[in-house]
Amino acid sequence: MSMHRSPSTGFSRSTEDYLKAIYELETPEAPVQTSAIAGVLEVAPPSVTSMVKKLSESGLLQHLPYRGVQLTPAGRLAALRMVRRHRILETYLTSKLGYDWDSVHEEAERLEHAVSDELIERMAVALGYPEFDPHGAPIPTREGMIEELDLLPLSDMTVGSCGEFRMVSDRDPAQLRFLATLGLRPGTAFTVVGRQPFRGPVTVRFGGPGREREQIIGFELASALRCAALDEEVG
Amino acid sequence: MSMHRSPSTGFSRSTEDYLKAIYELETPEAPVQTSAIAGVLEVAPPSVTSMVKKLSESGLLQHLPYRGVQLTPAGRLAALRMVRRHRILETYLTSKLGYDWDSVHEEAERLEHAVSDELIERMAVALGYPEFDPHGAPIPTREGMIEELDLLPLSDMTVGSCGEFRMVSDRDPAQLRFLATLGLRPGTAFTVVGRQPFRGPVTVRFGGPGREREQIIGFELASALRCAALDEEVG
DNA sequence: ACAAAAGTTTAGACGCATATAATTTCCCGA
DNA sequence: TCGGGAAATTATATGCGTCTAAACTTTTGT
Repeated sequence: MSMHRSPSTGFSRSTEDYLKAIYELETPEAPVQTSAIAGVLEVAPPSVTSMVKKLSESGLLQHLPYRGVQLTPAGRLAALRMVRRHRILETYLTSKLGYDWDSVHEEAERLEHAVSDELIERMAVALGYPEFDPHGAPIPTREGMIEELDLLPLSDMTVGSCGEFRMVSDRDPAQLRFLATLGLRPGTAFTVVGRQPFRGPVTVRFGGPGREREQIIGFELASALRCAALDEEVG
Repeated sequence: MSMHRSPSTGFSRSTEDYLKAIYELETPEAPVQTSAIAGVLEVAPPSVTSMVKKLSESGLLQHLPYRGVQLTPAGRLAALRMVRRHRILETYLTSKLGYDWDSVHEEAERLEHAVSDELIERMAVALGYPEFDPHGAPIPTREGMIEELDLLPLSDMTVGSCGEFRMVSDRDPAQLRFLATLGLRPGTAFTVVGRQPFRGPVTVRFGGPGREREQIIGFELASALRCAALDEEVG
């Protein structure tokens, strides 16, 4: 008897974690490697192998031994339901309970396994069906549809181009706090005014009229900032 | 590595469940029996015995073999923190997210293991530090202080006496829905106008001026309604 | 006062998710 | 094409919380 299963999905907490991690590691190119999953979930590789075996037997993912795994449609749907929960929770905590954007990830990471679909939908209603979370990530619909954004890292943008900062990972609180001190939030428009080679820093100009300013951003941080390219500034 | 522990308390989900269950079963008279805990938690009696052994080794409760268990001060404090979480959650879900009072228990039962102390305090602030949950149960303070109410079952009140319905268990959704259809909610004042012997029904008069009415309430339900006795109606 | 009934504990096992150590497979460079 | 290194898998074990079956107390009824 017993065994703690999540409401709505009916999967164990671990299963939910694996599916979400695999979803977030997926690329169109290659299957997701065992070691990558182990890294994200902070478990040993053999633990991943054994969970992967179970999940593939449940039809949630396809295991190509020694190559990696891919989500099946069923697995991807389950993963997207977890992503929806996570992002709605982050949005709710930020908008309704005064959390800062750097502290919601951890709280949502725990709550996503405990909330019912009903609670998530009530939160979504209270928020007016938000489309993006506080970090700019799109929120999947209840049906598992997600808007695929075509964004590129700030570090890849050419000097002179204009763009808008749209999204950043929710996983690094220190990084998020730093962005907050810079005044960079999703929606901030900027112009790339400089960029050093060899993974060097990027310089951007941004800020509302009057308080416009230039900011130097290190390569690592610039790679983490996902941006939409806007039309070139007309010289 | 691993093992899912709750934030803030640092106890496992099961430990939290046991402590809360034992707290709610405690009486000044006798220790809490193994079978009572097994009943509430829906586990087999031997499972209780083995958990009880662990918890008493951790100093959370005292085990009197074949007699039962009692919470130690540390165990009671931990239990009261869970009770606080549960009741704040129920109040928040009802007040801020439109839940009915019959459906919050189940949701809170899961969430209480996942929320951080910070989230609970933010909810408490948003609610204005409520003193009672939607079912009339007092909410312990952060420090584990709880207001001991001196209430008696409606089934024990004498004919002719006046009282105020104050509290009912949150565990039976059907019972709660029925009370809602009767218009009986915590705070409702009434007069006992009749009572049958041999665990028979109780008749009460209640309702605001104009819509006052009499209602027959079966013994079982009447036993569940905790009431404060008011002064006798002056004849 | 004692035997049956009721309740509790011990004994032994399982499922889940994890771990470490040893083995196997894959891939790439010489 | 073959050997070495990186990665994955198998084999085996552990901790937690649960279970059933059997043995043991305590309570109860006559």
